[in-house]
Amino acid sequence: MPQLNGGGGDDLGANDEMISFKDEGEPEEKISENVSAERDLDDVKSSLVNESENNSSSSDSEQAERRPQTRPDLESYEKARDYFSEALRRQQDGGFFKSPHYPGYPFLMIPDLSNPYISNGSLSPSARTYLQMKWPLLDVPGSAGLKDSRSPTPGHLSNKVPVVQHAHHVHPLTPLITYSNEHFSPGTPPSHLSPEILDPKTGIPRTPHPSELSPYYPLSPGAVGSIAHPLGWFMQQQGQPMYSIPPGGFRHPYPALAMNASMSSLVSSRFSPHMVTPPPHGLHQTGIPHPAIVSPAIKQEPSDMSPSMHKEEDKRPHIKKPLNAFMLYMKEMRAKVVAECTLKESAAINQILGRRWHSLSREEQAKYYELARKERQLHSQLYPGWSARDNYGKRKKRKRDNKPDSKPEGKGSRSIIQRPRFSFSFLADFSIRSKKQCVQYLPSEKMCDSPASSHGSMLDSPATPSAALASPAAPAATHSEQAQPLSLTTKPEGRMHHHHFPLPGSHSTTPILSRPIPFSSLHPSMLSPPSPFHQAALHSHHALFQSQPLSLVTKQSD
DNA sequence: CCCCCTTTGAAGATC
DNA sequence: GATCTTCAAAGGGGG
Repeated sequence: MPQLNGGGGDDLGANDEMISFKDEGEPEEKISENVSAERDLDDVKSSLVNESENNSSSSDSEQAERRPQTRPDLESYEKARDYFSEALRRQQDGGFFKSPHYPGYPFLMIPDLSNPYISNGSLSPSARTYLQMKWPLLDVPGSAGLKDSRSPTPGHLSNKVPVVQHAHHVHPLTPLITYSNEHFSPGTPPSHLSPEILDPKTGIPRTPHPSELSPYYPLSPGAVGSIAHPLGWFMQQQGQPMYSIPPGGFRHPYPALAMNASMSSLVSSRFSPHMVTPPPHGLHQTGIPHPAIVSPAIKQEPSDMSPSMHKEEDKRPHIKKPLNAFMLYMKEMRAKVVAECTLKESAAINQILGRRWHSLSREEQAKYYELARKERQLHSQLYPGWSARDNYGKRKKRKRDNKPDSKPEGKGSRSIIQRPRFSFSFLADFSIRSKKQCVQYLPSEKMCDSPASSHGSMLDSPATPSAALASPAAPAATHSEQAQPLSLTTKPEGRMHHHHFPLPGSHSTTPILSRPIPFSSLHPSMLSPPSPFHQAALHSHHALFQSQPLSLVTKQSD
């Protein structure tokens, strides 16, 4: 196939990426181990989240209902999807703290209901039809038990999975799917798409080989059944009918439940009509806007474009960037985290997610990297001419780099961050001048984010060949390469105060770096007082791989 | 109402 | 080639 990366799936690079997130066994970890601290945090959290705890009884359900309803269809739909995923995960995992297996993804493979890349929320009538599907099953029995005992409202956890009631018109899975072979580019059918992708007879788009498509999107009939499923790892891990739906739970066999030939056929029969329909501009063939497409309504900054440009812009749908591995992870896990904690602020949640991300094993991360890679591939096929630059300036002004004062960090404004005005700043009590402000949220995380989960995964952490395989191998020589985790090793460089390992040249893939130190042995939480060695290891390890925390550290001066 | 915050990663832009 | 910047998601908070 005309792939850029040959789809080897080897360009992922979770290698250096995964680092044990914690640095120098600081307070953060300690806090997590400290029960009393936990309580304090809990208090903080309560205040933070206010009613959540108090209204625990309603919070869960509230979340479920509130969210979906508070936003436009699409968005609510997406949220619902998250919940749905979570619910599923729970159902299948039977445990919260299991390492995330990416459970939600299989759902992604639903025939396109809507496009994940779309955000304008404009659903076509046909789309709405599908969206009406309900999700009865999520209230998984047994899910109740999986919750961590510390959960404020264990009993509600299962309910949390509001999924079920997400917006009436919005299908929960919608966003996950699609990208089908819609060709959004006006007048420019994805030349990349191989002929096989389209059904010669019907002209209906067929799903390309699994290796080419993002798991998020529908796979062609039989593709999954006869070919090694791209998410085979996932399927195998589940080892059980994760899709098994409670009898009577579903009225329709949900496609995602069993992405197999039968399902596909079902899908095609059900959805074909729409698929064949010539997609309106910017709309998916299903009539649903492609997920990556956002309504032109998006504010256009009166930047410096000529009127003509504006025109063009206006008529051109906004194609969103493909999600990266972390974003995919976030989407999947956010609901869970939110459910676990009472925190609602995304900023806080994201911090937790960031930590969790780092706590993932290589394999686990690799899954997401792989997914992201496919995502990008598919995206590039769907929107051959699209460039990330196209979206520049569409987000209004991005928070400008931090003030001049913290110039030293220089590198990416991203890390510098943390301005005082952050709403959670009051939490500073816990980490005044703390190296990492994120510590502020750790408490909650610890509470919700069972370290066990991360630890567990870390323990398993790889070092095994399989892991290596799973991990992104040498990336193709494209700039995506830089994105590879390995390349990340260079990032921290600037911020590092010192490191014990030689920095890998951007090109040198020092094994040491790719497989730093067993996380299990490094994870701070596992070392009460980190031994000098561990500290050193952690430090260097962290320094080498972690940009965020480090930057935060340096930022402390602020 | 809009932007910020927060996270990591990808990719374009700049030096 | 190394850095820097922007944008992806998300949703509460603040101006």
